[in-house]
Amino acid sequence: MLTIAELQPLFPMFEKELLQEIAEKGTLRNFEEGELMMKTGQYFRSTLIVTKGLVKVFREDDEGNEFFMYFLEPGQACALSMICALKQERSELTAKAISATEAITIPLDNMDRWMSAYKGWSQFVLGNYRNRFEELLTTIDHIAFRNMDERLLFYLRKNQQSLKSDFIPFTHAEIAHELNSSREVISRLMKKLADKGMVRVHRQNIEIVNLNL
Amino acid sequence: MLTIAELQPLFPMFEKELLQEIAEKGTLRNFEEGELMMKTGQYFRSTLIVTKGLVKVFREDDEGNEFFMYFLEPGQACALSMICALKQERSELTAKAISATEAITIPLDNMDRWMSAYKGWSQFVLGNYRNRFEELLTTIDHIAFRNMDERLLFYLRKNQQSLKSDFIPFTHAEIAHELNSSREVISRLMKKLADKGMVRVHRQNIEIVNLNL
DNA sequence: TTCCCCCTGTGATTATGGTCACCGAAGGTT
DNA sequence: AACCTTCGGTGACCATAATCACAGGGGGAA
Repeated sequence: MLTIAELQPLFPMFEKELLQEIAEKGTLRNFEEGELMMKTGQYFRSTLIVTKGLVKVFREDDEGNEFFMYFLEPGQACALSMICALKQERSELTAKAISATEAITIPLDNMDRWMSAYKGWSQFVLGNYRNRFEELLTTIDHIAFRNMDERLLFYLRKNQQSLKSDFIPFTHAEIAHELNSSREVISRLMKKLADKGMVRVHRQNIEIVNLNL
Repeated sequence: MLTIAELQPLFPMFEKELLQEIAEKGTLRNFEEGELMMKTGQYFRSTLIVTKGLVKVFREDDEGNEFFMYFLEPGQACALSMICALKQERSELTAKAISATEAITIPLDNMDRWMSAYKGWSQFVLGNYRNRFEELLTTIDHIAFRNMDERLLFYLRKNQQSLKSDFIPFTHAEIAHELNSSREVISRLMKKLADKGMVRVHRQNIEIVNLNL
């Protein structure tokens, strides 16, 4: 059950009436670690706002290649879900819960009214858009202008920050997949980083020592 | 001077009062062919909505590399300018008028109020966001998953469509720059396309014959 | 006409990263 | 203990595209 007291700290900029409406009309949904929250091609019937846990968002192509784009942390919404919901279009992204995740789903018929009724809501939506947009721009910078070694470093930093942990619990093969590269390449680059003392390579995970050497 | 009669056909979904406000508070600005409308690092004091002409939007990195992302056509707004304006932040994009272009500038202090006052406006803003977002996703697809030859084809199609012309008035070097590649590569790929009968290569421009062979 | 700059074409070389083949080690299962 | 699967390490090779070097042609300027 949703209470205003719980929502308040996550969304301090929301009006009291808005929090009230969210509590009434939103539904809590739980996703297990590793569960897919959204799949390419799926239609939305509601908007998703993450309240607990951590989500990774990917772009996928037709041949099963995938590509890590950004994290969604508590307090953030899937920008696409908001607008797809409005237009009843299909998802172009895949979202995966990487830890146990809790999210509020909000039926889309409220969105329109909230946009004009609550300044807090329209700022939230626009702010989310802006942030996702900027992350996409950063992603483009990396794949357009940077080599794999720099991209791997960036990936490790991002994960360290969002996971709030110096242990990145993914295999070389998984990391390779998320960067649209291959295991061998990641393995070699990882060794270079280990030689510089930036990471320690373990089985099933990477330990980050210091990425700024 | 702005009149409602002129604005109406470009923005059929806007309320009469909104059109009235745009006519009162917006200012027309003209840009010559080739003029930079927006530069990385610049601050916005207003939102730009293109009314005539054609604009190319690029991403730039620190070393002067640039990267074509999408076109802005009449009736479209620079998504970033809208939100940067709101937050008083700086541009992360470069926009160049590629033909004589006319745009309405709207002082940013109206935006907030319009978002809640006019459904037409908030839908316009969100719709623009959505479209730019999708174009960015397409861009990411191409640089992440496709080779230069496919990217060149896509580039030619896009330009043909937006320029509404079978003559793409750019040199190989310019195209290379926009795709973050090099002249020689484009030159060779262009020759391949010519061999297949898809294009004819001229000095200073490319003639598109049929890109679907 | 001559000169020169810009645009294009092309071969040779190089670098980055993807692919293939294979190995060995960790760790769970029977 | 024997086996198997998964993960990581590594050398050889290949493909794509970036870089280098240089040649030739068009077209404007003097």
